[in-house]
Amino acid sequence: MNKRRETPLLKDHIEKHQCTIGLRLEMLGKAPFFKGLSADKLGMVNKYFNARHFETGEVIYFENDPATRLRVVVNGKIKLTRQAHEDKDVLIDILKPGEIFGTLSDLGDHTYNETAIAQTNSCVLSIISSDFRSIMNENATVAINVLDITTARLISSRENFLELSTLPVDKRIYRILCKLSEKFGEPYGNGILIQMPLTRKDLADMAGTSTETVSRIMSQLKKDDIIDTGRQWVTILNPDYIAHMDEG
Amino acid sequence: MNKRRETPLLKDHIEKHQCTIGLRLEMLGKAPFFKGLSADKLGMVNKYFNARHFETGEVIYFENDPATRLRVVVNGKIKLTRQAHEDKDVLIDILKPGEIFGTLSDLGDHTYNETAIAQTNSCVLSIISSDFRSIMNENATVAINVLDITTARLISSRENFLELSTLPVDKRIYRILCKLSEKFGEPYGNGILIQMPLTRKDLADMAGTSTETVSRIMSQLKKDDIIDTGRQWVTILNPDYIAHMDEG
DNA sequence: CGAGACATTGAGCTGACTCAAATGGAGTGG
DNA sequence: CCACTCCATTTGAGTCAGCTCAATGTCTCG
Repeated sequence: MNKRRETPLLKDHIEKHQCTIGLRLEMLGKAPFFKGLSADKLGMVNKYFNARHFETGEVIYFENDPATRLRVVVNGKIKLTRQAHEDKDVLIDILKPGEIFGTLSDLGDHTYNETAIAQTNSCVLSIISSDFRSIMNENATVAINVLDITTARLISSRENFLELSTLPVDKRIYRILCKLSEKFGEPYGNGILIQMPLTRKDLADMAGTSTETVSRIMSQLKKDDIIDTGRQWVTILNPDYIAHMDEG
Repeated sequence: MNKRRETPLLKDHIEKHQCTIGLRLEMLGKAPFFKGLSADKLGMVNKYFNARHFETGEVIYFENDPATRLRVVVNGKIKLTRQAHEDKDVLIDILKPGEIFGTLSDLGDHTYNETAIAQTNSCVLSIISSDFRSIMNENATVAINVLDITTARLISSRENFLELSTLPVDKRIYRILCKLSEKFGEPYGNGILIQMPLTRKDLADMAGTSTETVSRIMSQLKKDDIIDTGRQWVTILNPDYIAHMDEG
């Protein structure tokens, strides 16, 4: 096979201070949950948000921390995980710019249900949950937008449950690669690069399996020229195979 | 062991025509998603709903059917499932009175993501999704209530995913029994009866395992006097054991 | 160039599945 | 009320996908 090439991932994709006022407003304006909000309302709403930069690997909040804020990804990727045992984690989702996370509850005793970690350098806006609830109360559109987002996530979560229940490990991994490439894929060479540092452990935590098993399956896929992969990166060479693995 | 007693489940719990106008209004008034709505608004809203009775085992809608309606359980229990392969199903949730299901989307090409089946005789209200969206647009409170419900379900779904990923089958089943007894448990004799016909297959479809495995585990639990069980029924004799199976 | 983290590969084990067959409740009709 | 039938449930035996444990290989970065 080819000599191992160096990582094709963009490095330092996100710099500090890139999260300017202009970018903030632009992001909020384009954010799906503010769709349909007038420009002046948007300007008012913007005042409630704070921006903050997180380095790769930095924890934004921990599972079970008191939950007070709703957050919005401006730039970068955020990984949501839950811990089970010792080193057993479950990777719930990876978020890209425009997506929300954190809590919407304004109850005092509420805690975060997952841990949020910056998968890359990232810029994140945050708002106090009760402020966001006020916004939703004033603007039913916003509440409905957030509801639609949450519903879509619920459907997706149930889909994951279905797949975990019924598919063998190899097919679960194919599907995960497929979904990741749809969400984060960028053309690269003659394939689609998943533009994100992604370890075997990340994939294992998504598929509910072990790093070793992921490694074995990825090795086989590479041997069959369906993907190319290296340390923390994956490209899909044959999307059709990945998408239609049912027949295999 | 004791002689097998007859099924302790209430029969014909729900009769046809029990779903009266009075009950409808009462149910809508108590429904979590209409919490905080004034009485006259409630009266207006009530006009949008239709009531319908379903017999045990009757399908309310199928996965992939065109989705047009949002529904509310008035009486009985509704089972939500998804199909995977041949006889492989996944049981997503069992709903009790006051819970909503169906779709909130008003897009024309939308379809249901799951199949809804009456687990017992049931009475169900339904409303056209776009009408419900109008109600949410007029009353942000309602939208926020529905959002809170959906968020809670999302968290619960992720919890299920976590457990499926990390727990061995026996503990998954303990947890399912625990959750079911919290939601549907009624005192019965010296235990808590899960008031609902519940087959080994239902439990298997919840736990992502096979009926035989469920049967083996339930037999062991019965032998240890932790539960008592028969054809389509379960009582929990030792809730503490079920709840704290971590130590076992 | 060295260290540390990530990844690969091998070997053996086992929890849970599948296939198969027997048993037992619950409703039905006579 | 009893016999019968259907279907849920139980139990056994054999198999294997995927895990764990362990050792080795290889990027990346300082």
